[in-house]
Amino acid sequence: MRPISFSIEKEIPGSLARAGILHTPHGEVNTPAFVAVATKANLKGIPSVHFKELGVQTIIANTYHLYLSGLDAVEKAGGVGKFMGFSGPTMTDSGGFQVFSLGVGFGKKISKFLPEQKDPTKGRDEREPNSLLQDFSAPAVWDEDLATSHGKLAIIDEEGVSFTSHLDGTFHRFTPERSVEIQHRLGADIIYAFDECTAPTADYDYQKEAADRTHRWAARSLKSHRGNIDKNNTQGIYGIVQGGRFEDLRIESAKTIAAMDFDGFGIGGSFSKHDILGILDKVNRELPKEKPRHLLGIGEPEDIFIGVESGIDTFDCVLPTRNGRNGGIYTSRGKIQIPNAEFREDFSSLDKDCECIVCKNYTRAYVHHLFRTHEMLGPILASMHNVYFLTNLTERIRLSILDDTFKVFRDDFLRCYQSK
RNA sequence: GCGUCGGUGACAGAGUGGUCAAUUGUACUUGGCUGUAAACCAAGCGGCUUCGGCCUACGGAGGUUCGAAUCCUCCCCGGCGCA
Repeated sequence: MRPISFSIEKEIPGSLARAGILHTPHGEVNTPAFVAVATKANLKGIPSVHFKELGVQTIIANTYHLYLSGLDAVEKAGGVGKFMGFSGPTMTDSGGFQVFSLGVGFGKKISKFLPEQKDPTKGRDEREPNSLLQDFSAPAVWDEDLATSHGKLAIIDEEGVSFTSHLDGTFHRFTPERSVEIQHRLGADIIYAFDECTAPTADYDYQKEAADRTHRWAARSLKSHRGNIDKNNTQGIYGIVQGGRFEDLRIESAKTIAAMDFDGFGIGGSFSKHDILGILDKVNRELPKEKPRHLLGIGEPEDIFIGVESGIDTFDCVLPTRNGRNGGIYTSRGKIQIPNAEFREDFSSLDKDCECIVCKNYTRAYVHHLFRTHEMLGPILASMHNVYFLTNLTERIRLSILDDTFKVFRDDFLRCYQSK
């Protein structure tokens, strides 16, 4: 009996959407579910004692960050969950995202989504992706001077990735085997294969090269995990599908990863906003229906609906906490910037339709005031509300699937959310 | 009263003859953030504008100069010292 299993409770006919239960050694996760991001073993700003009332069923921590600081303590504490005072199911990301964020993404303001071309007739937007690609594909072997000259903290080769710590400049090397070993020590219920998260701007040839490499790393990650009898009995491992925005690469990747004996699947990397639904749907059709699927790092409410409709069970995203920390508040009528002047004397709750502990006890004017005065409680309350907003959204989606009202719920929600 | 130092855009505080509508920080206004190098980053921040400029501004009034926030004179205001 594997430590991780998934049971489907209900499906929407004619769609891949389903409601289910993810079973782990630390309890169940009702899906669709939002997985709160606790990179360094904390959901930024929110004590784990509040998880339950905020609807947080499960969290995902990060291998790279915890490896750089805290690994021994986490291990000795009995795993990342125990360490952070959370008894529920946990995941750890493999560090593959840092291949991107500290690699080609370092020093650049690029997100996981392909930037929309503002004026396709102008050459500049065309040129930018290529220049990123060029400066990315050059080094294939670790070389400090070369890496520095390229302004990156991570470079990739076939065996793995070499990092310069963003904290102290020390050198570190991740391989699939190393990532899995560290994740074993971190002790989460679900660990991820080490992958390469590519830039959305990378071209076809590079995306293919990276996806193929990710497949080889997936096999090595899986072998490494299954080879550890103890850990294999207590932790599950997800493989990660890559391929960027290219449909055929995505399908090929999904088939390749699906053929391996993973306990579940992550869909990673970048997409282009306008056809994410189509690609996700096709990807998920290649993945075994009875295993759980996680969409890595995506999360705006609109994206969650798209994900659910194309068969995603769990999502994680930094936006609720990052937006919250920076003053962005999710409401049923769209996002608002709570520090803005218009909320100075707005004594209504953050979201009039929200039942969270923040909305039940505090006003927009108060949270606005906390942000204006740089009081830490502002970002905390905002983060708490936002996390609830996302967990509540997935919970309501789940309930709507169970009682056959998904499409009505989706249309009502989006109409209101996008009404501003 | 004498002496001395100083009065710069919302505030603090640079500038000390032209490259100054004036560095910088804060405040203010608004954006952005999608497996967290992020309690962060970006843009704007005198008025008008046909976006080429035009007007008004560095306590006030004169003056020197081709040209003054910058130099001179007087006045007003403030700090400090001595009476």
